[in-house]
Amino acid sequence: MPEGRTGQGYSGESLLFLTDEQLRQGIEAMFFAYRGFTADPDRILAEMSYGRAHHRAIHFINRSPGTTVNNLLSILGVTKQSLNRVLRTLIGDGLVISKVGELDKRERHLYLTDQGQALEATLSDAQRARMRAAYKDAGPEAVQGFKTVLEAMMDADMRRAYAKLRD
Amino acid sequence: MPEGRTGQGYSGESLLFLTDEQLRQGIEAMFFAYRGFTADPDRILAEMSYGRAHHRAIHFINRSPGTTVNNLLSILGVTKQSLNRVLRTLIGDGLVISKVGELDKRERHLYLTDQGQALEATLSDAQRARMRAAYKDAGPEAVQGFKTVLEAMMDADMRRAYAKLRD
DNA sequence: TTGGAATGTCAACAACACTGACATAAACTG
DNA sequence: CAGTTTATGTCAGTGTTGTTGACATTCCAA
Repeated sequence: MPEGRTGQGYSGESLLFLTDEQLRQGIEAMFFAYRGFTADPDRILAEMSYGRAHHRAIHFINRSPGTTVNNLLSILGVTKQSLNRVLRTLIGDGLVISKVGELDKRERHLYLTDQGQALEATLSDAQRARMRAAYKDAGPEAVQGFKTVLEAMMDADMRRAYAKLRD
Repeated sequence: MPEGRTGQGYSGESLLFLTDEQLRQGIEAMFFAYRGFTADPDRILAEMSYGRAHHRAIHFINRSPGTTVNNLLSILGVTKQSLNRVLRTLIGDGLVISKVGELDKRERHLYLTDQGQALEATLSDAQRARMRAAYKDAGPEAVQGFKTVLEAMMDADMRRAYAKLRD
């Protein structure tokens, strides 16, 4: 951590961390870290002509089996056309199954097949391995701070979706 | 690999924060937070038919005026053809100028024009405002942890690029 | 000086986001 | 029951951003 407010008199952490320079560093850290965050799954997905969109769908279907298309839509924050293209290929390839709702037959409930779960595990393992290494490097207190800042960076609706997933 | 260590007794933070569930929460936090992170600039860029790639180029040219295409390439981690398309439009629109290198005439050194700097400021202001709010919410210790984890999440070459920018 | 390496440009293509329009079926409302 | 809303899926078109391939220019070293 270089300068901060060097030479201007140190007023304690409560102010120091809000300089534009500090903010810019945070921005660049997010940019690079997100590349690292997606690098491993991206490599795996590229080999099977899937993309990040497929990964996201698979992740959240695994997370909430039986979720509806609409629900998934609001979590992913994409258009239904975009999601539909992805789901169509996943269903066609036998990774996801779509069941007509029993209560409401308009709804489609989404589940991973065994094959889908296998891919999910492969992708998750790669991503978790990196996350675990980063957590281990950084230590528990840093991890707590990491999560706190990330949550503060979300929009209200994302924060709601994020919280909901932890029920 | 679902649960991790759930229900096996609490052994203190030193172990607890590495459960699969904790890692998954971190993964999802990154996903949502990155959406928030890019949301404000994306909104501005959409109005002028630019995208995130333009933003990134502008950001790093502003950060290191006179940088070469090759240098920018290694920071952004895309192909030169991809970057070139973006640079072409930015140069065509008068936001960036490209000067042939004096020592090595193969190189092109990139600079923002006044107009380019104006857009950079607009985009940065939006992004910094969100960052500042998040930092303020989370507090200084959290910010320190945030940066530590992000850096640990990068690949070695990204970490090098990130460190270089802070010289 | 000649051949290879480095740097950058142009063209074509694929992935994935978007909008808009429309179809279908089921649920809800009066 | 008729009309409206909701949930989903599809088709067509467009834009950004990534890719590979081919090529021009410049530098440098044998």
